[in-house]
Amino acid sequence: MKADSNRDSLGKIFTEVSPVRGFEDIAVQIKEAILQGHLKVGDRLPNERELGTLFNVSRPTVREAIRSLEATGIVEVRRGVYGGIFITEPKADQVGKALEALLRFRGATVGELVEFRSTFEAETAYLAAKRATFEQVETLTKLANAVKEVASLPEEPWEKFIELDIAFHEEVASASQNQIRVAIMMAIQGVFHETSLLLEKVDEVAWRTRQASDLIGIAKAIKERNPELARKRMAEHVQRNIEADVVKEWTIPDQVSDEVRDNE
Amino acid sequence: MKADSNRDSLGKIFTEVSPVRGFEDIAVQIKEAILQGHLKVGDRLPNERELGTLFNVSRPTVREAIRSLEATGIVEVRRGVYGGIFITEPKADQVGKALEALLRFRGATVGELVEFRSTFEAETAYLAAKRATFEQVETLTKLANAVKEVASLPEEPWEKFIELDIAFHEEVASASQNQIRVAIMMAIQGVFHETSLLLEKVDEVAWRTRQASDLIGIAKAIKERNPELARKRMAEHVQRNIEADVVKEWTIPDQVSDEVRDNE
DNA sequence: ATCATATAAAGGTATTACCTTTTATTTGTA
DNA sequence: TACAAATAAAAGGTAATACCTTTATATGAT
Repeated sequence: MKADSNRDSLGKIFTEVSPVRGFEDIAVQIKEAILQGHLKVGDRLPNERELGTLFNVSRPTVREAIRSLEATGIVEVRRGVYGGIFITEPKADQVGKALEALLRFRGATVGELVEFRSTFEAETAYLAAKRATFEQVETLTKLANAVKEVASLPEEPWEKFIELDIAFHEEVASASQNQIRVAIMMAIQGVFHETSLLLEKVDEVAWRTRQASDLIGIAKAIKERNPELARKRMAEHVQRNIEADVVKEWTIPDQVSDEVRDNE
Repeated sequence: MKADSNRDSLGKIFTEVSPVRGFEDIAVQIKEAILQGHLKVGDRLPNERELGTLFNVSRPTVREAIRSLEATGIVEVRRGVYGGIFITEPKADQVGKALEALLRFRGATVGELVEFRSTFEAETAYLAAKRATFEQVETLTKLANAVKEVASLPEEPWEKFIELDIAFHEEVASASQNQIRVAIMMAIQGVFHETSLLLEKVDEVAWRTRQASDLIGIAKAIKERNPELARKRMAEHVQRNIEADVVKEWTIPDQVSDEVRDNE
């Protein structure tokens, strides 16, 4: 207790040690191990008791570290025999969650989201037209046609329609050959998916048909390697959601409801 | 607690409960409480022991829930008297973290990031020129001038320069009056901040001066309410980072992927 | 063969005790 | 009186241990 007196004299020599909690240290070490390539996606870590021995800490401490990694989407925990702690592939989902929380707090509106989306997707389509592989062009065409089919069937649930629509947009992002765009697109879709409930006209065949023909037009532009046209059409497509006043005045809702994970 | 031994006989009556772990349940409840407005930023939760009593679980379980929330950036934990668990303001930092992890694993390159940034920021500048408030225009001008000053002083640390640069770009996003853009900008800055270390020329006065005049030009375009010009200048500004080959060839440190361990 | 039961590995939770950090408050001395 | 040092108390951090629950596989009975 008294030795603190010479802290001043040593103050310049030693660097202040931040009080790192044990579980944090463990979490960091595991993260590093992943980034260094010592652990790769799908690998299973030793069980909690062994980890405790390895790091020389108690099991609760190990578990806290795991919880932390789990919340970040770095590992996944499965119970039962052949269960354990597995390294997971980071999902864009995580970005979406974080983004969503941020948006909520900052009071972003759907209007703002649509606005961003329109230019973002337009540019993405532009790049896709320039870089899409043959396979991607084909996939896009198929998806667009699938959307058209569903569109003409009023009895088809809107979920199916939305699902295909999302797939199409993500494929466009993929075709842009830019992983950042893919990530952001997925994140946005995550937020948007909730808001799809707000689309008033998703059940109207006329509206659906219009959307479908939009997608077909975009797919064609990409196929013809016409970037400018692809951009224009995509912009119009997304923009239509504003003009048509399809999106209700709406601030991001106060309920996430992502807990029901057993289903879907 | 629990221990209903007659569960077997009741098995057909009650609906299967999805195996929700206790700590998850708690985490969700706390999240909900926040979203419902029952808890707001800055509030302090009861201490761990009390929470245990409230939820009727043990302290370790409570702690796991807290770790989970902490990792998501929802709460913050402080030790000592007057310490405790506090609701935190969601930071864009979290989005950046998630984005960064995603980029790492998807093998995104800095080039891709710059590519996205160039169009994203250009459009943001376009909107800023249309919507910036008077105060924002003023702030932008001040920031640009500050950058110019620092630029001419070689002895100024590069951190200072970068810091001002970041502030400028975030102010532009802010002026676009779109919270989504602000969020994404902050996230990107987070990732970019790390990579700033890769800027080879940040110490060169010539390069710094060039950057500074770029910003001044952008600020002017916004002040003159010339969206097209603002977009053009911002695009050139960001693009310059590619052309000038300032960013070294650099793939986000991907795993070594030494596939020695074939299987087990 | 088919269905049911047992087994074992691994995570989930509960208890309890004690350590560490942190800051307000008290105490003591110049 | 004023400032510095010791103290106390609140709250999180860690340890140790026992037992419960989940679940894939194996085993056995019909």
